[in-house]
Amino acid sequence: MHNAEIARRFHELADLLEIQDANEFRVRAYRNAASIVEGSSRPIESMVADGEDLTAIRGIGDDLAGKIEELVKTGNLPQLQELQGEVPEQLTELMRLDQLGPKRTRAIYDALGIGSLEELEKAAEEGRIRELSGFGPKTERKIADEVARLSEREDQRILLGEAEQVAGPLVRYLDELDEVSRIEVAGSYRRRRDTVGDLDILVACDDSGPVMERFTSHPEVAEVASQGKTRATVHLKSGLQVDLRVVKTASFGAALHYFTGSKAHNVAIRKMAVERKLKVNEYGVYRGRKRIAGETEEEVFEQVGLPWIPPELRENRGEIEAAQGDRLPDLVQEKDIRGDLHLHTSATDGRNDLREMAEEAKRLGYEYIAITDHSKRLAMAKGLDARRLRQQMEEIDELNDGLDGIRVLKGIEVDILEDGRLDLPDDVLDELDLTVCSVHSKFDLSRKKQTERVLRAMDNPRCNILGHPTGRLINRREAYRIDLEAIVEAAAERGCCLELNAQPSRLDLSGRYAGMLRDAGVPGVVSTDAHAVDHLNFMHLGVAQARRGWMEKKHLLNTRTLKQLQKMLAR
DNA sequence: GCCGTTTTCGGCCCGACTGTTTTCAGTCG
Repeated sequence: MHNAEIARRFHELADLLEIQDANEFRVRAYRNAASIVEGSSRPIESMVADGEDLTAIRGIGDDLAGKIEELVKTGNLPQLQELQGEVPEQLTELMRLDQLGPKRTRAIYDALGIGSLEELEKAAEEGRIRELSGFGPKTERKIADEVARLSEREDQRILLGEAEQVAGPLVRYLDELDEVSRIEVAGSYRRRRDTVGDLDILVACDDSGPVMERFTSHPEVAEVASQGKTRATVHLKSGLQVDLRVVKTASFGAALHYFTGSKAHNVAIRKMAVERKLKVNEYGVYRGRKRIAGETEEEVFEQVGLPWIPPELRENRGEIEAAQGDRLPDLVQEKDIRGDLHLHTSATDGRNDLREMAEEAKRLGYEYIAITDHSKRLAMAKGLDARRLRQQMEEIDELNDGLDGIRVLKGIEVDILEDGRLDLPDDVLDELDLTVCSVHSKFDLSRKKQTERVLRAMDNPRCNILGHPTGRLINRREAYRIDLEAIVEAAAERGCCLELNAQPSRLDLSGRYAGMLRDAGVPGVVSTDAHAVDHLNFMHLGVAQARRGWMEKKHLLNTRTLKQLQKMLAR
């Protein structure tokens, strides 16, 4: 059973407990456990198999450790089944509606016997919701709207890369106001998660009125969900929710920290504050009624005895302990990247030719790039066979002769065939500077077969880099079933690198797997997999995932000089 | 349900907005 599945069960358990009005701290313990499991870079399954003591994890006690083990071993949780027997399972669906939490869901169920979205919609139409105590016409209206919206709404988080395209112009639009002194996008956007649920924009200014007015009247706003003096929530025509918060400049740092989250990180920080007899909220750090910090994030951290922690690490996964022990990593930065090692050209499915790609890379300041077009197996992409590949190698030699300041390496993104062989003969691959090996077919093999397939490919010493190792396409295709832990272990033994593919819809590996690489001592490679010159700009998204995996400059292959790189590629 | 150089019991993070109330509960982030 995968981590995500274990986490899902715990969330469902928490939902059902909440509906039953269970102790809120007990509910919190389950949600906390879900988030711990979700964020673990190691499969909990294998920790259980190795007989590790789960109670060593903060937040997991004897009870939860037992439940996790039971889930992993039997696939079931008796307590969950019991609760599902007491309360209709679909009630947790109702709770997913905006405006409906555990209390109202329970009230609706108790009074009207409603346990499904269809029944809820009907009851709202018939005006039966407003009759309930604590409900009124407006709430009923909102619920009806939400049900209608849910059926259309793509209940998905959007890609970080897409979010950037919305956030950028919106920030510039607000920043045009003279009243705005500072503006930042906070939330998971600032933590650089691979997907973003909504945008949290934070503004510092003394008079909130004009900002609120300008924000809610933006042409892309479809609906203003709520609006007060310091906060407004809107839904854009695209369906994306955007929250705006306005604070005074003196509180900007505290608010930025607060709204950057994550929630788990914030809770941990506030707990530390309480231990120091301080109070932290979005307006500052307070001793009694006196504000003692708040204008910058650094001040806020300082008051709880910590150095500033980069947003990418703020997931309460050890960053606070590391900060306390002065062991925060010196995270890799985009400027540390010396080259892009996974690029396509118009020889296969790219849009630009060799020279255009090289010149754009040079303009971006890279020292080297590798051209890695597809191999023949990928016929629909006009994949290269040995003859065409050798022809491209000649072209690269010619190009290098006439090119100053950047070196173009000869490479290939070779398909890993179903049996683990590579799609081109060894003697051709031997002529290349580097080989990226990727799975592009047979995604539905069993976990065992898929793992063996990739292991076999890595057995070939010509395999330098495993491309997009999980094959996921965010919101479109699940990762294929594969034992990534075994892959990482094998990569460590064989001197193989794993890719951090920076395509917005891939981000594969993502942050937590990047952490797994780092721990195993396997070099990562951040590559854009560019199919056009514009795509070279995806690099920062991949670097962000490396940062989320606590990676430093030394953990990546393509932060090395050309000389070092070539040495490392010789397996 | 978790946790403990004040504690094995009694705590557990904090505030804005809305709609319903007539002082506040529920929800959300």
